[in-house]
Amino acid sequence: MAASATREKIVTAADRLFYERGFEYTSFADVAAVVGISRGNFYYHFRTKDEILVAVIERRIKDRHAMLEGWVAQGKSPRECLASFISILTVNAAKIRAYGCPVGTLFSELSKLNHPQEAGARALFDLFRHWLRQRFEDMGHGAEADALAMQLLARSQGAASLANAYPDDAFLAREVDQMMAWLDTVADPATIPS
Amino acid sequence: MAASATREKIVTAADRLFYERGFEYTSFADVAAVVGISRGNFYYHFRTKDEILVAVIERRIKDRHAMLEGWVAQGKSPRECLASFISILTVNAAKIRAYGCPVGTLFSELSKLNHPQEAGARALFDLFRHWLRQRFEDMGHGAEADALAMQLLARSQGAASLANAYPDDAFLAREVDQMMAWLDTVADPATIPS
DNA sequence: TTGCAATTAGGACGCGCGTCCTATAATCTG
DNA sequence: CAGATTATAGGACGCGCGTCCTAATTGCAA
Repeated sequence: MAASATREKIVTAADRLFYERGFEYTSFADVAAVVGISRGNFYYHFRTKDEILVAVIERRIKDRHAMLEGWVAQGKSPRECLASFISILTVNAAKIRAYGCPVGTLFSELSKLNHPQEAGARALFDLFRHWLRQRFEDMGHGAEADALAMQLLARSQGAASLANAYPDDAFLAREVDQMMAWLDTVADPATIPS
Repeated sequence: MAASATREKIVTAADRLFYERGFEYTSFADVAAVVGISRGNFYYHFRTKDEILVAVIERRIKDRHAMLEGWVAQGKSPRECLASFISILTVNAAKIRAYGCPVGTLFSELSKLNHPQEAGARALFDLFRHWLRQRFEDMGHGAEADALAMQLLARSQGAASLANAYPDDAFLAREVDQMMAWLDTVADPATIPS
């Protein structure tokens, strides 16, 4: 098999396992077993565990970037974009209840480990932060756009954390509704005619 | 030295290390080194790592319970109690920026590990949740008291997560201000005369 | 088809972990 | 002071980890 294809399969499996079990608790052998290759072959593609982590973070950044920019490319308004962002909590509700937020839990773990790739995990946060800020700017919130982005980010992180602790159907839905209502209050009618 | 005193020192050290480095990443030897005892002695007091975890969770529950009920015993009003809760983020700002929330990060880690003591960590959340709910009930929010408690809990979790990712002085302060303002809007003037 | 590079397999290594054991030292009891 | 209990020390164990190596197999190019 082509090297790149095997690499992709490894990254896909590691991405899932790092999310479900955490980085430190996922071993080389675990990933290799899921992919169905030997550890020796694994070593041919990734020489250290950190290399896999870097690849997984890159993958996540690429995926999320495509998702976010896809909404913009579809012609969604800033407000619709923000609503789509909030809806992530609804779309991925089952996984979030089971494993938390892929961004937040990864950062939290790497932060505790004082891992060099903490910066990579922060870059994932940055991706969302900057994209959100841009939407708020496009809505006319020049000065406070970044603060609004942080506020929304914090709120989704909190909702994901509590949903993980209390896997209860109603809670996440309620938080989403409240965030949507909050979005109404910050939407500037002057720049959003509809 | 009396057995109970050594035990307490071990729990204190483990509590700190579990917070700063995480449970899985803290070894027996790490804790023993901090306390200044041998691993053999350690084993005399705690036979498994899980036993220490149980003791640490018990300690945290006891501490937090004393803090929360202390505010009530001091004669604080429900609203003042809630404000004190929010102020935890300010009082512990430095640690939160460095290590996140001790409750949330512990739960997140144990959840990923599928650790039996995930339930213990959830009990820590429950302590806050039920205490907060009681304050909201005392403020006259009978039906929606639990939802308000969850909302406030989620918001502090989110603020702690983002403060950890972006150790920036201003952000946490802003979130605290907003939570305090939110507290004003839910405070029922009918039952809170002042 | 032959030969070289790319890919895979699987075992070896050293280390740190949680756990367990036994011998010694300290403390308490009568 | 003698003896029993409590507390401490430190080493031994088996295991799984990340890492590394070498040999076999596959696939492509001349």
